[in-house]
Amino acid sequence: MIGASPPKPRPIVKRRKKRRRPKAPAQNESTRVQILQSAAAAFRSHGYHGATVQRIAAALRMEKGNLYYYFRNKEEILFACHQYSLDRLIRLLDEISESDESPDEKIRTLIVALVHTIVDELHGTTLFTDLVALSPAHLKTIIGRRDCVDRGLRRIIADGIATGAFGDRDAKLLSFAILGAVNWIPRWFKPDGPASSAAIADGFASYLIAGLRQR
Amino acid sequence: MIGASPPKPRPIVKRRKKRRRPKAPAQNESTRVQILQSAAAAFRSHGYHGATVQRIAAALRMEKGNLYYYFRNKEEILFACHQYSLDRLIRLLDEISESDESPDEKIRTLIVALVHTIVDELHGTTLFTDLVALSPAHLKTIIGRRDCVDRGLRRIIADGIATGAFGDRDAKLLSFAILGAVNWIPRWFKPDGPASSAAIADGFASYLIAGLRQR
DNA sequence: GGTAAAATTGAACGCTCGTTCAAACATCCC
DNA sequence: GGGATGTTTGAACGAGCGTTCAATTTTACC
Repeated sequence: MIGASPPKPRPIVKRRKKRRRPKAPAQNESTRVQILQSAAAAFRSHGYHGATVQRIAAALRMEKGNLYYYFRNKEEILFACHQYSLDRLIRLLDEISESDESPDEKIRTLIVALVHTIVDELHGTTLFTDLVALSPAHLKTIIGRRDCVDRGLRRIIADGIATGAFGDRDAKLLSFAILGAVNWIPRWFKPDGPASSAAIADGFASYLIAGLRQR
Repeated sequence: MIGASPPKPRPIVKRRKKRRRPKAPAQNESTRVQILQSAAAAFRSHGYHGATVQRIAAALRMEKGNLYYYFRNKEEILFACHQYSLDRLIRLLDEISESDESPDEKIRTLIVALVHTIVDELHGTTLFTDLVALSPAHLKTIIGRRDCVDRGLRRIIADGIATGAFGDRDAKLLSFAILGAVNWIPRWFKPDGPASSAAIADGFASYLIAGLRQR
């Protein structure tokens, strides 16, 4: 209950054949992902506490008890949702950082990819839900990785400012504005609405980059 | 339970002295607002379902039962929070719309006021929490008024596009981007952090307007 | 086809939280 | 000071939800 799990004292003898992993055998990985998708959708529209495990399971035509075969508890599902989307985001950011595009192009690539991730992947992922619902240890992990994304975007902007491509402004503030505009999308986006994710990505990128450029 | 409250049949005789209002006597109005502020803060950080009435009351050193003297139930508190902030927003928007500033200046005034409202008023108000938690009737009301704000901003942008002050883009998309950037602030803003609300307001306004201008 | 492992079910438990309400306390006015 | 009205308390109820688990069904492999 306090901090990280202490190293367990080795069991004395008793090791036979394969060691039984405490949880998570070679479960059907696709089912795990399906659960994450259903959970993300539920979290997004009802909030973490408003989304019942019953509802998450029902969307997959499961009984709720079955979720506990794949995850230890509800909080772990939330954590896994965050990890899933952060994995993708950070991978994306790395690719872009290492490329030799101009800051201008980098930002465009990033925004377009971000919008697609948010709209087409895990229904806006769980970027939205309350971080507070996470356990202290999980919270620390997620905040760390999220900061990593923040700093990545900030660095690209700072580069643009340094090379004179962008006006001299507060890179931190600008990155928050961009992330806000993008992260807000799930709030108004309707899958069957008029705007396609491609159109949104393009429109957002153009607008958000235009504001960065030096006048 | 269905739709709006039907007109009640007048009571036949029986009217003595003052008519007893069904709820909401001349209660202490400031207590009501205090409850809204506490609730808004709790909703923002824990989500609607995660925020307990116990916690909302405790922050005001009250017992939870007492809240039910001021509000019928938890959902009504959420509704009142939304109403409170929408009142302010819509009043603001009306003033700005009627003024004879240029679209450019209008947007700046609006963004600055928005940021201040979000940061300094009801802790980011309840713009954040799940609308789904509202009852159907309340939901309809709030969505209607929120659309009103959306359209107000959109109209100002459209004016700017029409007069050539802004580039020719999708006003709807742009307004979503602006509202997203602004509404996202409560997610990262730390009251005791380095950035003052004034600095944020100014920085955001400059950036978000720069992107609108025609190149 | 039989058996071991994987996956799923359904019922049950316990706890938390929203809500109610009668009683107690505070305030104000004649 | 006393009654009426406004406000607060504290205890209790009941429903819903997360979680557990033994039993059952499905899948995979020899």
